[in-house]
Amino acid sequence: MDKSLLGGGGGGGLLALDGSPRPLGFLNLLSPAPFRRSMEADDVAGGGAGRGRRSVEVDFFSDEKKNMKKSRVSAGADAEEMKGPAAAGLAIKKEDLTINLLPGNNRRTDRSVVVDDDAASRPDEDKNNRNTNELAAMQAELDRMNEENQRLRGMLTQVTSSYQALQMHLVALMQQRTQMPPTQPQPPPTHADGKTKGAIVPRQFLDLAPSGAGAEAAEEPSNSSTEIGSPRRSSSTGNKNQERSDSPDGPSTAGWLPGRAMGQQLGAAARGHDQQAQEATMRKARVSVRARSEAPIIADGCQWRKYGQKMAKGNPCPRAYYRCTMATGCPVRKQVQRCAEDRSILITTYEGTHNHPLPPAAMAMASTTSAAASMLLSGSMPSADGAGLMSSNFLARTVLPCSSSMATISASAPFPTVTLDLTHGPPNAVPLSAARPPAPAQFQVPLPGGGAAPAFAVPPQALYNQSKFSGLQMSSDSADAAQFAQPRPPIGLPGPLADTVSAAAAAITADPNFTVALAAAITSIIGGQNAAGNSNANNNSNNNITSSNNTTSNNTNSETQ
DNA sequence: CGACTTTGACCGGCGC
DNA sequence: GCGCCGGTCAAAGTCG
Repeated sequence: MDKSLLGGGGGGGLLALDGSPRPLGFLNLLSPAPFRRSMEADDVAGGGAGRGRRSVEVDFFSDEKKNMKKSRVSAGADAEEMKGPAAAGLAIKKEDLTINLLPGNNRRTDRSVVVDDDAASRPDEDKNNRNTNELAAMQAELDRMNEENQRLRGMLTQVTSSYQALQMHLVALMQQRTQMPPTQPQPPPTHADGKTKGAIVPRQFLDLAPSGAGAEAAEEPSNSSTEIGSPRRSSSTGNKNQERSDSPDGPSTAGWLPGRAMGQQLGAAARGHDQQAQEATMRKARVSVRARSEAPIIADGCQWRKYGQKMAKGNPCPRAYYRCTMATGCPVRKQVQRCAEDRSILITTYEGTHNHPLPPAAMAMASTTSAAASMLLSGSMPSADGAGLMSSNFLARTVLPCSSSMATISASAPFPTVTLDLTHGPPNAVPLSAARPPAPAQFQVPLPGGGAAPAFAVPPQALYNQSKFSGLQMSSDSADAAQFAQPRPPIGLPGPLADTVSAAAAAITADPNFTVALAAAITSIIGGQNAAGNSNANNNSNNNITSSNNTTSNNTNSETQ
């Protein structure tokens, strides 16, 4: 494992001085330029045993780390004490500081120093003192600016969060309208296809949606989606390990276990088989990411341990099984396999929800997958009629508004799967329908801006918020989750990455809905609503920004491959 | 020595 | 009931 590739995406001034919001960490799965590859083998099966063994992988987040280094260098000596994100804006903000401060406080301080110390007789000391004071003043102002920067970041985060929340709520409401059981007196809506079928399976997942309103409601389904599902694994041998590893769960899974108990007891007794079926489907929901990569595994920021490998039928390439080892008992697993038709395509399938906070780098992928899963579970479960397709399309647009990729929702039994095809764009892109094994029902969902954006870029913030409201992300330990989830922006993005980020930011801000929501939110905040507006989780998050920024560089999100 | 990979065996689900 | 298949386990081996 090339540890230089990992180890925490550096934080950074979230808001550039030009005011352009920058996505915080992000997933660039298409653009080949930012990829840092360390090649030793070219097969999923490749690579021998050994922990420290260097293996081939694609690090989608290496640029953040490179960026962090770069930013630190650019921060200069004055900012040596500033860590991580603070350094991002230093190079620029110092200019302002010099202008604002030196003519004022600093000079006055200098004079007083001169008088007090009788510096006229000691010009060298005077000079040193003056420099020291200037330095101190600049430092103080830097701190102040940094605070302001973080405050602005918090505001932006909240605005984005609100926007996403509203969007998801709208989705939920629309689905409730379109898929209301026939017993409801509400008249069936007539869509373009004019069809409304009564037996709507997807509705059972709607309580994933934010209709539950509130963090608790959002977390509840998440718990059930993982641990309620986990016992269902008991039918297989896998549960033996599951039970073992779950039992010693630490505090991070405190909110996790009750959900499991509920799944085992209430689920069977009170809620009946409907609930069980729902839980089963939720657990088995998978998100498959197809990325063009020569590396045998993608570095998604999590730690994975390989626990098995099998030759899958119909594919000459072996399928490798990994489980998340970032926390004991984390139920998340992933399968990695090369596409049979095009071996340059790496198919990574994620299943489950992390029960622990994630490092920023991992947030990107986790958010992406959980958002896709939530899209799947919150109503785009394929149905026989066209409504399912409509729903999928709408949800895909909602969840991945900036994606230029294709989201494929597969109803192939036994697992509902969302496939994010990130191979779209490169010359040798393989159409999903051709590349994937035939699925009984498969909908290709062209996402907005398909092919227009230079590279695929999913703003993790947006996705995280999506996932947060969908309840698939950060199932428990909301405090820690909030802290870790608080996006830590790259300090300064290297060229290609910055371009992609800019493209993503442009894509976001180009959304008129976002603009309106942003304007409204900022207006309300400026109008004195700040305190009230931060009354939610962001209240803590803002406080956490500082600490998390300072600790970002210490993250040891090493990828073990 | 601990953490990790490898790999054959095992188990349950599913279709015939 | 049988066999296939996907998924997982766990002992053995590897590596730093």
